[in-house]
Formats: sequence, C-alpha cells, structure tokens
Amino acid sequence: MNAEKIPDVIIARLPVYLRALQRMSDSGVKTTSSKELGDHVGISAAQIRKDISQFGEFGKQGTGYSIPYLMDKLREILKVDRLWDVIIVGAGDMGHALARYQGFVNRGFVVSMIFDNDPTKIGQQIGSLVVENARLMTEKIRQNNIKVAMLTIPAAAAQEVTDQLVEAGVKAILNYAPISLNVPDDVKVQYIDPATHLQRMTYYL
Amino acid sequence: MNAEKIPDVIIARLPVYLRALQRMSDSGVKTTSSKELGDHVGISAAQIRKDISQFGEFGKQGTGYSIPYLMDKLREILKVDRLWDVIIVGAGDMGHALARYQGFVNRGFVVSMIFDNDPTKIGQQIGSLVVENARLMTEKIRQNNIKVAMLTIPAAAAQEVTDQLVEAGVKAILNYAPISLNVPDDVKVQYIDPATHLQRMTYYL
DNA sequence: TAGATTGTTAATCGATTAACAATC
DNA sequence: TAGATTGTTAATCGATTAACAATC
Repeated sequence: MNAEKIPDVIIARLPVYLRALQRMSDSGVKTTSSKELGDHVGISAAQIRKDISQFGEFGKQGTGYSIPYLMDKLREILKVDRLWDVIIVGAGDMGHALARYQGFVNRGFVVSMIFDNDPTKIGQQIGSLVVENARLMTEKIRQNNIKVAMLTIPAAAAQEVTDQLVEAGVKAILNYAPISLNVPDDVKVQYIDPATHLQRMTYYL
Repeated sequence: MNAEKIPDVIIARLPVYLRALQRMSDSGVKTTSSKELGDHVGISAAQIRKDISQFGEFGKQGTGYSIPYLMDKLREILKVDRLWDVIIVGAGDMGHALARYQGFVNRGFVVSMIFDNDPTKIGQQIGSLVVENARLMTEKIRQNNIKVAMLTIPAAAAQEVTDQLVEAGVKAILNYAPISLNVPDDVKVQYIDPATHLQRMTYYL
C-alpha cells in the first residue's frame, strides 16, 4: 500500500507505457528494460524506472521487466483490470466514430449507451447500440452506476450537460467539445480538441 | 523579438487561452483579466500573466486585457493568423468525422485532402472532399507544400505511413493511432487516443 | 562469475506561486 | 484620485536526470 500522493504527471504516463508494452507483447516479446521501453515512448530510462518504482519493485536487476507481469501491475494501478461501462453523449459524427471504435474493450472500457436529444437520431442504430433519448440520461446513469462518459456535443450545450452528468454521479469525462468545463474537484476531465492539438504544433513550424 | 526559448508547457496552454477568449468574445465581452480568464480555464491568474508576458506587454494595469487584441496576438504567436492546409490519412470512421468537422476553419486549418489505400474507399465523397489513393499521397503533399497531417489509420500501419509523411515534408502530425511514433526532432506529434485518455482518469475513481 | 539493469539517492533543472511596485 | 490589475522578481515547489550500490 502506498500512502504517498502520486503526481498526476506520472499517472498520465502509465497508459502510454501500457500501450507500448501491449504492442511489444503482441509482437511476442516477453521481457523489456527501462532503456528499451523508454526508446519506444520517447522518455528517459531513468524516468521510466522512477515512475514504475512508485508502485513497487516490479523489475529484476540484470534482466529488466517481465512484460506480462508489468502489464498486469499497470492495469491494476490504473484500475483497468476490469471493464468500465462508458456512455457517449451526442450521436453526431464523433459520437458515431467512438461508438463503432473497436479499441476500447481490450483496454478496460465498454461503450454501453449513447444519447442524443435530436428526435431524428433517437432510435437510430449504431453498431450494437441504439441512440437513446437524452431526457432519460441521468436516470439511466444512476440505474447502471455509470462513472465514465464521453461528451461529443456542441460547445454551447457542453457545460449544461456536464452539470447533469456530474449530478447523476459521473466522475470521469472525456470531453470532445471545444470548451473548458467546470466540475467539482472529485470529477476528472480530459480534453480532446483536434484544433487545440494542431495549434500546439503550428508554433514550431 | 524574443530570443529566449519558450517552454513547451506554455505553448501548450496558449490554444486553451485562445479558445476561452473566443467564447468570451462570442458572448460579446470585450475585456478580461488574468483572474477571469484563469477561472474559465482552471489556471491561476499569476500563471496566465506569466505565460502571456513571455511574448510582450499585451495588458493594461487596472483594466486587464482587450479580448480582440489578445486573441490577435495569440493567433500570431501560434501562427494561426493564417489558414494551414491539413490532410487526413485514413478514411475510416474517425477520418470521416474529422473530414466533416466544422470546427477547423475558424481556428486556422482547412482539411484539403483525404487519403486511403482501400480501393472501396478511394473515390468516395466525404463532405466536399473525395478520398484519394494513398499511393499518390507523398506526391500531393510535396505539390501542395503540406506541413500538417492527421493520422487515422490502424496502429500496425502508422509508423510506416509516418515515415512517408516525414519524408514528404510534413512537420506536424496529429496521431489518432494508438501507438507512439518515431519522428525526427523537427517534426512534432500530438497524440489523441481515447482509451489512453480514459485510462488517465480511472486511477482516481 | 561477469555483465546487465534495477531501485533509489542526491543534484540539477524547470515550473509555479506569492508578492508588490508600477501604472492605467 | 482611488481602485484595479498588470508585469516581474524572488521564493517555493516539483519534476527530471545522473550516478551508483545492490543484485539478478
């Protein structure tokens, strides 16, 4: 048990390590070193070792880390050694793409519902899901104890819907709307805004 | 003129400031303070002032910042006071969603081409674009002097296509494939991987 | 054993915050 | 003018790197 507060920057890197380990594992490799893993993800070996050692002694001197073992440990730490039900709010193009994305389930997530308030979209089939009426959203969130949501609606509606999600018990929001959200301290938000990400690179051009 | 190297973390925050200012501007506000802007984006007033002051004295004591003026300056700094042609590689669900996204053009970007290597997709119309043969990609990149690309292909093909993009002169890649890319120092990559972003939040649940 | 690589400490480097004189 | 808020300095805080003893 580790009582120390782990810095957010370290937590943010762990999924990247896990993703790289998954790829090594897929290609049949069983063992890696902090040097090799660091080369893969563009981070120094010292930092990799420091990050991992926050949670225990998962490596062996001389031989490095067992990939399956380290993956298990990282999954435990990140709490993705289970399947989280995730909802999508907004059945536009982005909502569609996420609903059909095959990459969630082996990384700890299942899209279990998708909502919209547009009558022409409600009832529509997307993959194995049917678009549900947004008016029922908070009720369904509570019934199914949903903690994780992805928000793919216009910026103008995003804060209001966020307030509903939070009120219904959602604690993690992946926000695709191009706006900063206001949430209580115990609710986490991650932002995905392609224009913002592009603007982080043009400075260097 | 500022010869000092501006830290990457500051550059990464500027698009967020710009986005918040745009929203204030849209709602008719003409002036803001570091305190108010900071409240909007969840960053301390001191940090906002420090960040902005790296580039000049854009505010006025007593009254704060003129929103249109500060937006102009941030756009100049980020080089989004112009329109960048951007290509999409991969015409799957995500490529579709990005090709039809309306949020680029007023933030400095125009999607000008989309490529795929799947014969059933080549020739397909998406919005105002037609899916082009990936075999022509490097040629078209050179012809049109493309510097920015979005990558929405499976992880297995991502590094190979990245090498082609780099070889053809692309300097900024927004990568939607769930894999870390290897690029030269003068090429920037931003990562968008919804599963990774979700995994950054489950730790806290 | 000899070589390799971890976990950890101490040193360095960088980023954030607090405080306030300057000034609109 | 009086109040508000900037730009900037110094202090604090936190993160990264380098180095190496421990050990597989």
